Amino acid sequence: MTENDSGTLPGTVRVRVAPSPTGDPHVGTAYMALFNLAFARNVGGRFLLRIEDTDRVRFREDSEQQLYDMLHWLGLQWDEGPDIGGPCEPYRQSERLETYRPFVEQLIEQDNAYLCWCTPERLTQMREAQQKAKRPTGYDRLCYGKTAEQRATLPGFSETPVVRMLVPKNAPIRFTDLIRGEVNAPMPDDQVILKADGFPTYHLAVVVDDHLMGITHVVRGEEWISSTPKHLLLYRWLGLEAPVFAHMPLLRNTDKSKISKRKNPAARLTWFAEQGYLPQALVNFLALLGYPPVITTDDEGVVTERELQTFDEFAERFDWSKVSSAGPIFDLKKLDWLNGTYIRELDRETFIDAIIPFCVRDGVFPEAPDGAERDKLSAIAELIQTRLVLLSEAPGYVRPFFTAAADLQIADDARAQLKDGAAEVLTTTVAALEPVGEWTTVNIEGAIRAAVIDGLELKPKVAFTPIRVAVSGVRISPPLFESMEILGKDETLTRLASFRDSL
RNA sequence: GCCCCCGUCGUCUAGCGGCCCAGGACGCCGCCCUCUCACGGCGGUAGCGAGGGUUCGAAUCCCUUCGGGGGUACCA
Repeated sequence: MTENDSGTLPGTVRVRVAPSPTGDPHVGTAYMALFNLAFARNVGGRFLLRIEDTDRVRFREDSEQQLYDMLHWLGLQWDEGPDIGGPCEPYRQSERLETYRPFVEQLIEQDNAYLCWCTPERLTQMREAQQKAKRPTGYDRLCYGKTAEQRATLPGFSETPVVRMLVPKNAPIRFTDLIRGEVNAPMPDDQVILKADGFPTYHLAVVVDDHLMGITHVVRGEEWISSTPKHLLLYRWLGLEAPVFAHMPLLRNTDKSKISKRKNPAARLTWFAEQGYLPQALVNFLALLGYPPVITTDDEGVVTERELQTFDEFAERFDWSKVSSAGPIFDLKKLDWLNGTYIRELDRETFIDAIIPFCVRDGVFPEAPDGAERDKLSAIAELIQTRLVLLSEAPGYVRPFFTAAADLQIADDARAQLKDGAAEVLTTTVAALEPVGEWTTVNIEGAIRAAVIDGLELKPKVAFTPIRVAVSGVRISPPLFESMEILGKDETLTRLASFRDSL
């Protein structure tokens, strides 16, 4: 095998995700990365990351690093990219300006592109007039075939020109899409390919870079369908073979509009980490959007469907024909369920390490505990692991265990629901607990049941509620007797007595 | 306005002419377990947008219509 001029082996599948560093990393980027990567892994291809920073107005300095962090967090590793290099460097479009220039010159020479000096104001007026006349909007070619001197005598002239495509009447608008089959895309107008600031627009840069980087399959969002004819034209003019296209469905807000950071906090990737979602849960969830669950048929012909899957399983069974063309609504309900499920699957130590940052963030303790404190946290962890949907809920459960009796807050709603006999229950409980020698869950429960359930003849629910409030400060808590064991005899008795005195 | 894409339970989906008076999952509701809340177990609710065709037979094919979305930038 011989290598081509982009340093890649012919025939090898190469895909990429190409985000714009314009702010917080977008969940849509992770979605695209996931499907690109799954496909690449499925066929033994390469997955590249390219930064498309041609928009200098919306550019954000820290965006690129955040993107790396979030994709790493999700475990979606690329094979080539700006940070790790590769045979097609550089992978940042702002560093490739010299690369695009000869392509632009070639297009102008071939009369496929031309200079345009129209001001934004003139273009806006033109479009408004076209719309008013119920005509399709598009550049009117005022500048085509003119020199700067000739054009300068006309209205709406600006000194620095842009370069536009000269789109012919017979431009190709049909193409085959891996997900949608034959697609009839709209006829493009004379799209700008080189901006006044010398940067290429997306359309030129994407075609040039995809070619130079040996991209074989362009997997991107549905929003690009209508620009695909522009890209097809550029490939044709430049004498390049066009890649295969796969236009993914768009993730939607609850109101069905394209998912946006403004309408949906979950459009920001960092939000998931802050909320305490596990990366494997998010990946699993994303893989379920626009794609069926794992469906297997056993020897008997019995069909079972499974929603839970790892990335490797997803990649293993990946198939374009199964990708849906309808845009799924990004509804967190199923993600919450997945997250709780994955939390329960964590082994104890991993779970503890996962909740510590959230406890520290919320000030439950100043830093990661060790020694006896960690052992205590471990005992608490055992009680709360099945109770969390989000890791960020952990501090609420953990805090009462690390708070001194004097500082324990009793929630208003917990206090309000108490019945009249609460004080008597507490007094009786204290008396029953004082003689308990070995402070274990079994002994604690035995002593309390004998005294309060049998002695006072109360129903468990009625009897245990005031005790729970005294010990935890809340009406809903981890298991009561286990909690008392963790707190220790002295602390437990102090809390019971102190709460009784406050009634 | 113009162009394009899409349309099965509330949500994610299976279905690719008979196996479907439509299956699974989440959610929701009920019951069980139970010291609260979870977990777990069991059961239930709910859908082929509408109208025409084609066919012995349509969720599946065709047309129309309605609905939703995207594009229409010197943003990606």
